Amino acid sequence: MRSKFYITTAIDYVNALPHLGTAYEKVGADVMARFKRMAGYDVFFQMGVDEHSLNVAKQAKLKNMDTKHYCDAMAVRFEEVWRHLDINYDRFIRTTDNDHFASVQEMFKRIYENGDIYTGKYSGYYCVSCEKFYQEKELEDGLCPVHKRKPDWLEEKNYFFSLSKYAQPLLKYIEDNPGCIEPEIRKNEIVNVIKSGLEDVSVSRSSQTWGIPVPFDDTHVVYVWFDALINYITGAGFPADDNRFNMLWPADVHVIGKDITRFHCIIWTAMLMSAKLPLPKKVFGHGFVYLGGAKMSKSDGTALDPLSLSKIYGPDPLRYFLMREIPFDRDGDFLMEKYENRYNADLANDWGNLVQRVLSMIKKYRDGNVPLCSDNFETPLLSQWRNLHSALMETIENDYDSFRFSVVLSKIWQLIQLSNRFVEVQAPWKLYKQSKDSKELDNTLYSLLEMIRIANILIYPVMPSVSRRIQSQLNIDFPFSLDEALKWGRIQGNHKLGEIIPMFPKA
RNA sequence: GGCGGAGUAGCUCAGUAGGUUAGAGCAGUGGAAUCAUAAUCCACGUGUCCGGGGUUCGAGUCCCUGCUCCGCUACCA
Repeated sequence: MRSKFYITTAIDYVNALPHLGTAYEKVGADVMARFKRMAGYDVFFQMGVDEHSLNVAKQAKLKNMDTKHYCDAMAVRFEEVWRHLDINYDRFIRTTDNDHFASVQEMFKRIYENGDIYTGKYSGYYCVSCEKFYQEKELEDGLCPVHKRKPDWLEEKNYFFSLSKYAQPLLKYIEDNPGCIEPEIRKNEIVNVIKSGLEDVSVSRSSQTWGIPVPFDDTHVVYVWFDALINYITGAGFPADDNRFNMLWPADVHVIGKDITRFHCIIWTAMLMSAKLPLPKKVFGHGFVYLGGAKMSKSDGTALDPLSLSKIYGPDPLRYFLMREIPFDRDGDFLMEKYENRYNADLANDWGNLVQRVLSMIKKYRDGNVPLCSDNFETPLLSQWRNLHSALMETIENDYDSFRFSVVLSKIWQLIQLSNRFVEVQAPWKLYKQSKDSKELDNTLYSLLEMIRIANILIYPVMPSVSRRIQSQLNIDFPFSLDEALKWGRIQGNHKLGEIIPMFPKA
């Protein structure tokens, strides 16, 4: 029986289009999902948008649009961006979807019935212009920091979730399940936050109507965070489809930004505990992408648009850069100069050129026909390649499970570099000069094809469309699977290669 | 204030339970080769491993201390 793998990303507010940092998260999750499919898992990969936010309603109002219509339009545009980046999700959930409505109400009810929701008073400084509550320390000289006006003191009846009650269970859970929050640094932070004391949180609003009504009190809507987190179980079939839910839930991993780990590792986990549902196996808080060392900001106009960025070299090189240059658990930096460097050095020179030179030699020396290889063919470099290859295959699942994309890629590139050295040492052009039907030449070219075929499979999760195109240049059609990457000698001799097209043209 | 990261070649970083001349990639210099997108391959680094103490036969690697940067968090205003 195949194992399932349920992976999610954060759902994004639709008050602005995604920037490069948002794309980074989705690419990482997509690479993971593709790898798991390659490893034989039944993958369910969900992402989507978070629409019940006051910011969203305000943005719609600003554009003079009906909120739902505005969301419809934005959801389309989000999906467009993701399609361009080859993000292959199984469901794109919207918090305005009908099944999510039912899911949130059911979840709210269960937590209420468990005695963890009570009515309380939410009070604070409220700026009418911002339509936002401020904590006292956020105010500047008692004034709203944005509008410089005196905020009103408002008190609102709210429903509260008894989060504080779960401090001990949370700590115990984190202690008993060492891998449940990664990387380690995020786990330490969460433990710290819990130890310093949890307060109950407000989970409803009566001052607004954009949202999902509290099931037993339609003068309140469910607070956006409480609503949003529930999307993960909605996608798994909660509450209508028990079979599906039992199969998919708990999620194997929630991929999220490091800034929202507390919502996931504290509030969400406690919500599930209260509703007596299983907890996600892992929450991974990735780092941020900076732009030349500075934080990207939509309001400053310094946010990079992934769509236009992907048009420079295509989506695959952008995916490659993000996964190779920035370790997923850390912050990283995007700079056009670095991007060009990676593109030229890693993609065009190392990988693209290897494919190109090998295929060209087969065309030139063997009329485009794949040669046969002797069974006992072996050289020192070839066996060095084999050693590296098997070491890589042994560690790749582990590396992936820890989101070490950049490590995996650097190992694959070591293989590629060995292949280029193999070409130099074997010098096929010399072999051809010595004897046109040199067996050594056949063996060399065939071995190189196999090296390329295998590297190409390993690269697939990161550059899926480039990998497909290279396969068609090899004129083979194997499934992209770890099994195929493990075996040597899958290419049959005596078939014609496809058309040779440079993969990474330079400007 | 507390907790936790980080400070290693021009740049980005690896450095596993402390042990021979501290590594990789990129950039730079020189050479080889010509199959290839002038792409590749080979050779070349006198680095105070942030400073200062200490433990040890021996420390980038452990302990103490100081400095700088960053994250989370508390308190005061």
